[in-house]
Amino acid sequence: MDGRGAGARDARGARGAGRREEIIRAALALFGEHGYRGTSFAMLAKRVGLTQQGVLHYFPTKERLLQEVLELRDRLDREALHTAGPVTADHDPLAAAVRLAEVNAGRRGLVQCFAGLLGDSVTEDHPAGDYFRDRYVRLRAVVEGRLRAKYGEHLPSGLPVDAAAPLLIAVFDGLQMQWLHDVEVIDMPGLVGTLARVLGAETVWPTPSTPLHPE
Amino acid sequence: MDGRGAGARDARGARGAGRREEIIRAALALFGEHGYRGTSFAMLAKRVGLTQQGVLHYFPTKERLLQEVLELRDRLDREALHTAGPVTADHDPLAAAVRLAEVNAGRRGLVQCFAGLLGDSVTEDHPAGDYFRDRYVRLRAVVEGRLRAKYGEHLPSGLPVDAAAPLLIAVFDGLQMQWLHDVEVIDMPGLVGTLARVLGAETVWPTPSTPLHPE
DNA sequence: ATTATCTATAGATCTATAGATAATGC
DNA sequence: ATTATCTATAGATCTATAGATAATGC
Repeated sequence: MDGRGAGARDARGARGAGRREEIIRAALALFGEHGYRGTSFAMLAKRVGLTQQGVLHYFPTKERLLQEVLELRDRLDREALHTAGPVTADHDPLAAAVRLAEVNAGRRGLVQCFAGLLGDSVTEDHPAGDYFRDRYVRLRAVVEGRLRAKYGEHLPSGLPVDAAAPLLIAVFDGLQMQWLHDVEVIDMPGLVGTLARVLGAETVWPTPSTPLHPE
Repeated sequence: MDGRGAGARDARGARGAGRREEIIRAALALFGEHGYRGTSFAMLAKRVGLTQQGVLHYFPTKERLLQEVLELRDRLDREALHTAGPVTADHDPLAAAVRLAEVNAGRRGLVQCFAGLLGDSVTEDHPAGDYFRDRYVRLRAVVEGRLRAKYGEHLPSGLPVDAAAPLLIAVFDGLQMQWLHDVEVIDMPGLVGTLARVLGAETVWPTPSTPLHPE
């Protein structure tokens, strides 16, 4: 509507924005490899082929860089969630959880960055503290709502949805830690699937007087 | 038997050993507050009333200090596990898990130290990496064994014990993260107890055709 | 004109070593 | 003699600022 032609801005910003994006992606990988505190501008600069001050031109402080890395992480996660289970009328959050675990098992770098920052973030006055707290509040509400839409107040196993939401999220975060320490041994999607079958059992399995196991 | 009189050594070592212990406990608290990388010898020295070099007299490197902090953590955890559920003939690991969650809810500093170091430890070449991997391997074996001793190959809900072990550990580690971010909102023992009742349901609750919820 | 990038550098850490001094134990 | 603790200091970072120079877009 006004003179701020989007085309011109995009064309001009292309190289700049490309650099920004490149730096943010490199930072995400480095945060996964060495943690937030273990990553310096010098390391990041070397990885993207700039000097340390060249990187500081784009991100004036380290906290600002962290903020943008967290935004990228959110973006990548939303994509993955959508891949794992688009929210349709009969969306099954338990099945979506299994598919999300499959997706995550294929992108270790991202998971490692998340796990490292999550551990960091529990320390006092950490710049990502608010981010993780708010994320958990939102995520619990979303998961609880979707479980309720599908199952009502209780899962078929009897687990109330307001307990199931934090518990399922905890299983995800906790399994990631074990998986990162022993990728060969921990089968994230398999374990999430096994739990999901038990929690959603009544619709799929015979009554528990017959033991509920695959064989 | 020989000249190494234990009495003399203890008497001489009393002050030294007391100092060591004092420093290790201060370090554990500081690792919880600021993380391993965020804690310096200078901070630690100030906390115990020594100079930085005075602390270095006891722990020649930071990794050595970390190692001793992890050993203290193990000692405190074994005590807590014993308090939560001494292993008797009919030891119930699910009930012990609930009690351990109660104990942990009362010692935030320790939990925060653990959570911070756990997050740190997933990064490459972290000095605590081996510690956490080995700990997980051992812990899964212990939990699986105790579940099997009590319930056989499957929990009453049908969950196989070899899946239940990593899943229960994941719930613990994951809930800790949510709890540390929102102590008022997350009821760790309550949530673990709710899950334990569902997983151990058949022995305690009516058949799932009647929804399994407290009211 | 603006944006991207560099050189130079300040100022604050941080871990660790060397070596002196004071206190304790045989 | 040994242990505990200190002063002094090396050497390596790290984040961030100031200001110059080159490249790009109107």
